[in-house]
Amino acid sequence: MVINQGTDYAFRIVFFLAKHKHRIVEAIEISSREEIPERFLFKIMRSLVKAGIVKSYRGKNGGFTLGREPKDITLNDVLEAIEGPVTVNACLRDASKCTKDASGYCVIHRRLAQLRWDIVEKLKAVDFETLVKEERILLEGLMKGR
Amino acid sequence: MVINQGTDYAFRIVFFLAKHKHRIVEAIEISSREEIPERFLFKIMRSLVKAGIVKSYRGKNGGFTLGREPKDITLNDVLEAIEGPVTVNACLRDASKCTKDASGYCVIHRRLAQLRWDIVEKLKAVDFETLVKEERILLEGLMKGR
DNA sequence: TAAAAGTATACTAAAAGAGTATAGTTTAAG
DNA sequence: CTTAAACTATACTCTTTTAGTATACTTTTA
Repeated sequence: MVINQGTDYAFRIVFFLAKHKHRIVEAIEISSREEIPERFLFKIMRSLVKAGIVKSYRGKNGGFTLGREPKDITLNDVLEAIEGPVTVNACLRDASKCTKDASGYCVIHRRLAQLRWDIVEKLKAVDFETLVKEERILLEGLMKGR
Repeated sequence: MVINQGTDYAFRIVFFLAKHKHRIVEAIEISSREEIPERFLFKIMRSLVKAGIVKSYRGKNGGFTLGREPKDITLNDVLEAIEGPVTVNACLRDASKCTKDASGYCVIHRRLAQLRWDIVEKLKAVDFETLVKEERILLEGLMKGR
């Protein structure tokens, strides 16, 4: 599994905030609209806040907004904030587990390193402004279709 | 993590057998050369045999060979034999976990489905004949380099 | 017919994943 | 100036997966 549940939720959270970028949204709203357990959402939020992806407002009338423009947040940013860099196998994450050689003699290692790079590039290529626009177009298409 | 330890070992096992495709190789040889716990290797072997990637010979002088030509075995074949199809997130594996919609309204879902497809294509593009040749070229390069 | 191979099933310890609980701190409003 | 509505911090727990092990076979060849 490339992405864990926390990251999957985080994608939806950031997407939701991107669609409501002009107001402060409180946890309970995101949690109920996106069907994420509230306590778990707070846990995810702390990672997103720490990474600067989300900004939090405490106290009454508090809540969350994005920490920067949707176009400057990618799927990879969110994934890294929650679970650290994508890993393909143990050997690529931790060179000490690579009995063969992290050093470049192992052709399988090379292919997996390449795959990791490809995955990260794909994730970096998707930003949340694009996703919001994409959804808008998709929904308009569905409206006309009826 | 895209690939678990068993799959990682399986790549090395198949690669080893591809490099020794003209003889029957016994478990203990693979296990010691590739530093894979012997009992664990047998477990992996059963999946590879069941998938037709490896052929086994029982009894004295028994061992393993590839079940078909190295060029007809890809990284994706081996991965699927060990841990089933690549999954990107829970929602893509099990539609019932997709609260939004497996049906195509969710732009994030679409991107992750696309990513999954890309990963599988990359893994299908690498066969073991190519890897064996690649290693040969790499090692020749290193010899000259000295 | 015995020893050297692989086979089958089931078990287990450790780690990761997913979520929960408890006890805070901050802030706006009255 | 206090109360209630927000978020924060740390730690805990339950479940599933991962990685590997144990025990008791079956097959084959010398």
